[in-house]
Amino acid sequence: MEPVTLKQIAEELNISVATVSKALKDYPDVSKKTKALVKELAKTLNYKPNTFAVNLRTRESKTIGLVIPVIVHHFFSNVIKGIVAQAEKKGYLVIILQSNESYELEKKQIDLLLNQRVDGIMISLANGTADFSHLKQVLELGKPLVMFDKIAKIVPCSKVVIDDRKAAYLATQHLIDTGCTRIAHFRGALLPQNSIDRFLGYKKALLDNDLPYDPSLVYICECDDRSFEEGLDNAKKLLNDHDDVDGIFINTDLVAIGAMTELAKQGVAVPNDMAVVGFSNWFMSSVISPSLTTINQPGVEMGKRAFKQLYKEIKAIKKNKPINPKVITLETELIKRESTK
Amino acid sequence: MEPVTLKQIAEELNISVATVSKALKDYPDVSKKTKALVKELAKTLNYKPNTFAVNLRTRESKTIGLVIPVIVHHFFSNVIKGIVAQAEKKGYLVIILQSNESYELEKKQIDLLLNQRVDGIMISLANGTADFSHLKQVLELGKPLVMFDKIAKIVPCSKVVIDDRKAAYLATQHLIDTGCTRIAHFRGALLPQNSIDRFLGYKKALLDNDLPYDPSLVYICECDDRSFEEGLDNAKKLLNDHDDVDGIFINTDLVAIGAMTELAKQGVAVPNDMAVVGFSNWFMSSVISPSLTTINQPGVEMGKRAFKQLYKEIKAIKKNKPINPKVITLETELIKRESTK
DNA sequence: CTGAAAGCGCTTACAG
DNA sequence: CTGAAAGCGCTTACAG
Repeated sequence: MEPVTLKQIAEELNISVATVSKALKDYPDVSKKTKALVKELAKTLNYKPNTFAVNLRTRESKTIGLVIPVIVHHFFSNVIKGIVAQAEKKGYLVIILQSNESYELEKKQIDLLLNQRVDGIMISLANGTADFSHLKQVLELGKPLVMFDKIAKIVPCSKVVIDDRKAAYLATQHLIDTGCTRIAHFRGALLPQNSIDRFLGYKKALLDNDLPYDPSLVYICECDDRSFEEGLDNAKKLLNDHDDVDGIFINTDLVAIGAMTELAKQGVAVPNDMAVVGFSNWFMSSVISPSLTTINQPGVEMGKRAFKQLYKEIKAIKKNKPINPKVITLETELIKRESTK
Repeated sequence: MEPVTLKQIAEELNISVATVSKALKDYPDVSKKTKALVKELAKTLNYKPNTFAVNLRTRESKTIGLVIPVIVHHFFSNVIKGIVAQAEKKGYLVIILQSNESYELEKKQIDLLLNQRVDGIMISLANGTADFSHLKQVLELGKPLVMFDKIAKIVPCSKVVIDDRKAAYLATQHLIDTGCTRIAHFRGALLPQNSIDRFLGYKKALLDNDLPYDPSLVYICECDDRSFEEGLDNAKKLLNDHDDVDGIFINTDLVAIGAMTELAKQGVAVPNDMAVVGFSNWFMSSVISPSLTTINQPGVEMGKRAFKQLYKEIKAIKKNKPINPKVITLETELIKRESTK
């Protein structure tokens, strides 16, 4: 069944394609009578404008691209949900690509989206991304770009983030407030800004409380597909290396849950022998036992705000107005549960 | 920065647009010399074909649509991951929409995707969907359609599923084998085929083992955003209504985890006082305590297979060949853990 | 109020 | 081997 075109409607009604087009779009310079006729026929024929042709003419696709490190991930899937919902409200569709924490893939995917001529791009960076030319290219092409969560400070585009340093400080301070004096940190990968900031927040809280900062208490995890296992492994190492640690601040809930599993296995009581604070407030953190104290990170909200910003920029560009990149910082909060005293 | 067009390349080299187009696509009837010249210039100018124009000419978008009930969901996010990965391999992009378990939204979204002229559509139905005309419309337009997980038997398209009845039978049989004699069932919503099938598998296992089927032991949950709370609520009701139940087979892990939380709260020991089997093998089921016995449901694999089938059908339609709808059934397995004896 | 015309950027059947 | 021409289905500035 071939789709109906403007031409067919025009022929049927013995009027021109131009008039049909204008009638359907409610141009003021078409008579009411003609409009009514056209609209009725369009409806009975189930006319749908050919998006390909519309895109070609209007030079926009009403489609945006999203590159995300991991899809099966409590926080990121919440962000996706927020973006998709907000975009749909504004008549935009979202193409989603997973970078798998790989710089190479991420680069290719940005290229794919550019080829596709999406109206804008949203991204949370892969752990492996240290070069940002692919992102600068997006901006050079005049396409709006919004980064969220894992951002690059150096790229002059809009960003939606939380104050990772402050949140990490809060988490560590909570451990100190509840009596911990020797606190380890399972940090994220080396490159991402957010794992750097969380580390710095941890360190600052120690120093502000006159606790020594000991690098041997900092363990690294990639926080990729293997997060849970990384938690297990790091906890094992930690227990092996040190016998005086009484608290851990961990970069991500899933890693923390892995760590707590290992602690339980080795008979280390949480929170009495070892207190644990995670980050991100994954759903399962509330249902495990002991439940996990963590930092709430508003995923859906982040997705919504990021899309709203992108939308503004798309509109601005359409009107040939300059874009003013914004950094939007969302609030976080400490959620106290059973894994701390 | 305006994108480069074929015309610009043609003018620069003093040849025709047609030749440039053919050279870039390695048509055999273009001289090697011309091809080399064209390709080199295209590269230095960073030429990207305008997808809008290509789409208009070729009548395909290399884009498919996916409608999914919930994004923040262990099983579905795995399916998304599988689809997106497989599609990318074949040069297809995926537009994702969330129906939120609403028939109305689902219908609108199918329309959106049809308007967008995606090359094919994949869907897992919303709980609320009882009318299938929006899906039949897809087929009538000659667009490939593949359903997965939550399907409608009556729609003559390809489907990727598991044998829900068999899996539920297995789960219930396991409860019986480990000594349960009065087994409740927290089923899914009334309409979806998979919750009907799981219910039927449960019932059949009872009857095959000469255990009476008692409708008052069957509780319903929508399995939407509130899954966890539904588990809590249903467990509360169950404990209130009956004091002789010793096992529950539950439609989804997340509901089961809610139920176990309530059981723990009320001091009911799992598995000794009450054994529990879930469905779907969510990651958190392995890390809670006691860990949850469940049925493994291969999400990524389901996504991949569903895309592969869609791809075949897209190719077939392109060649004007008929589509032979297939039903692909994936294997499941029982994963025994601590919530059963 | 209506329509003829140009054009978006490509592809492809056809002529030479 | 190369190119002129038609056309995909729309939009919009312009003429009448």
